[in-house]
Amino acid sequence: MLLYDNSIEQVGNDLRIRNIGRFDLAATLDCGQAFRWEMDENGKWHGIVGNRYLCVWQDNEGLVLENTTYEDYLNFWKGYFDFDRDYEAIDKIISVDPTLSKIVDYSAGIHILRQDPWEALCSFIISQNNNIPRIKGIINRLCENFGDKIHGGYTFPTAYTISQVSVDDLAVIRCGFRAKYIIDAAKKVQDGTLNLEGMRSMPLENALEMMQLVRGVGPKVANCALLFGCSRIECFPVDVWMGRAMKALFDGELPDVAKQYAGIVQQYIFHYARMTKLNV
DNA sequence: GCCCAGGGAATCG
DNA sequence: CGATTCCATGGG
Repeated sequence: MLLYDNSIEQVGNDLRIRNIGRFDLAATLDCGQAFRWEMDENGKWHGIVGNRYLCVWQDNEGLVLENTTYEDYLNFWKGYFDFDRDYEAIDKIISVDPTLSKIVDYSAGIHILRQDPWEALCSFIISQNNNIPRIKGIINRLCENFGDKIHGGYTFPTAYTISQVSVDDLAVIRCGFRAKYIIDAAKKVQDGTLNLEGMRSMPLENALEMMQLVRGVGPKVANCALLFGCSRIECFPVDVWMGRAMKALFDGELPDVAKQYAGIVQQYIFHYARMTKLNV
């Protein structure tokens, strides 16, 4: 599904987007890839990306982006929500495998968000040996204490800011043993040891190796940071959920048709496994 | 109290 | 090599 200009209409201060295909806003924002979106009692989602606050919701006509111009959408939100990618085509390709077809039926509509690479790296360091509610709490405290206050909340602190703090300074966010890892990551981003922008295009093996120069970053966090932060959709993070799911569903090996889109498939399977608790 | 959580490093054998 | 064990913290 690709969006064209004629699907989009300015309604007052809001932007209405129609013809969004199977896109599922709630599943996309709440499938464990991003930790800073919250839904209110009206089903509207609130989040801060970079220095932008957005309120967005989905209804039977499509999406509404509150207080957003067409230009904001084209310059930023379209890319963030990955509306440039043809998910329907990908879903069709991988559905030749019967098991994947079942998972696509369940999980189609999830997009891989194009997040900021530093935020993704930092967030998935915090995720290690942790659960999603607590990850969100830690990240909220990180932003409230070290980010900038803007309309709607706080920005995610920059790598520079975190490179200047101590483990004791981070005690307020209660992230435990991960504090030293976050600071090491920030310093290595700041001094150029980690070239996050370069990792969008360099050979994957080199990018994985570079990510793992950070203390506390192993294969899983490196793959997550590259998938969610650097748009490397061929990355395939394997956590405890995925390990169980892969064994149960595919006897451990992803079908060849899916390997090119491993990151997207991974998110589909993660969602499927988490929602069904893997009663296959 | 015990267990586990979108892991990884250190320390074994 | 593979397999334990520890790491902080908090919720079930």
